[in-house]
Amino acid sequence: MIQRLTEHDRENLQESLATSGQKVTAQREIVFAVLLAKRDHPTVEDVFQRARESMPGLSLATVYNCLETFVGCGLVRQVNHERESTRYCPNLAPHAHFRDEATGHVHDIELPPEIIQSLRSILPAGFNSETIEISFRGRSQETPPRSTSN
Amino acid sequence: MIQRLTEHDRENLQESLATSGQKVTAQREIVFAVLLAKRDHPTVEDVFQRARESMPGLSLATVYNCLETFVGCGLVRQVNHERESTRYCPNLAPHAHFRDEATGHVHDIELPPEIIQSLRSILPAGFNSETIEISFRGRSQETPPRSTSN
DNA sequence: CTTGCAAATTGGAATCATTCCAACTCATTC
DNA sequence: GAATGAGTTGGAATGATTCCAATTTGCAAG
Repeated sequence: MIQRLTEHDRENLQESLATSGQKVTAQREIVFAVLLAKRDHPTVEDVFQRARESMPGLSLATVYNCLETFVGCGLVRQVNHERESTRYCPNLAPHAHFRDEATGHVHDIELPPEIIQSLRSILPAGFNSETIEISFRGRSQETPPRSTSN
Repeated sequence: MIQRLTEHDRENLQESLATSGQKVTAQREIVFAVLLAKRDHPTVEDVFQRARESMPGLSLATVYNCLETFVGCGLVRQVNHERESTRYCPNLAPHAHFRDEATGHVHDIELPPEIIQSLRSILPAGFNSETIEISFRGRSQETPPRSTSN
């Protein structure tokens, strides 16, 4: 399952990396492509396995490095649930996460701006938040509404 | 710094444990007392250190066990931020957490019921959430408004 | 072209929180 | 006062992540 980036995605990658003074490498391309190909919030190990199909020599350390780099330049978000392995998600739109306890799957939940606003408003004076993370835990009745969700 | 539970707290402990068929032990009393004494969201290690002042023989494994037990019977909540050590909090009222990036301190933020409602309402049909976790990350200007907050 | 350099990659070792486990303690019941 | 079972203990095991020293790579300058 070889992954190739679209023009657009490759440019996005290139630019984001450039702004923090970093370059596109074969490894980064593949790791990024893996994230875009199946937006199921893979763990590092998942990404590693998938990326290896296209680049057998790729090392786990590099996957860690790439993902850290991407997070650093805002290309992807980290998703943590309890103390489980960190998962990665290339959806940059503001959204919450729903973790299905039955399957372990993580779904993105769109976050209306007014909710974000009202959340910000409950912070007492003097508290400045850069990030808000919202995660639901429970069961979803049906199979994921959109399997390749964002 | 020996900790002793108030009548009320001890009863609370006793009852909560009883409902899941468990007993009050010296270790559990102390661990619980430590949590109530300073509600600063201590890590297991923190609790371990503090509890040892009252009970030098206490083992780390037991602290893990006690805290797990408490979480299981709803006496305390776990608080996770990123992949840092799990912290524990005896505040049962619905609340969010604010993690000060400068100090590492965690503050409770009261959660108005209507916010919880509106959050629940953004879940698509078929998603049933038992738990919602909200965490802010940022900086708080001043020293904690209420240092022994809950 | 070569040379040199800095950034990136690599594999393996190290770390750290947490879990597991088998032995031991203790209170209670028969 | 022996048996039972929950709770405790210390140490070993686990698993995700980080660290590190040794290459490799991509380029830029000569």
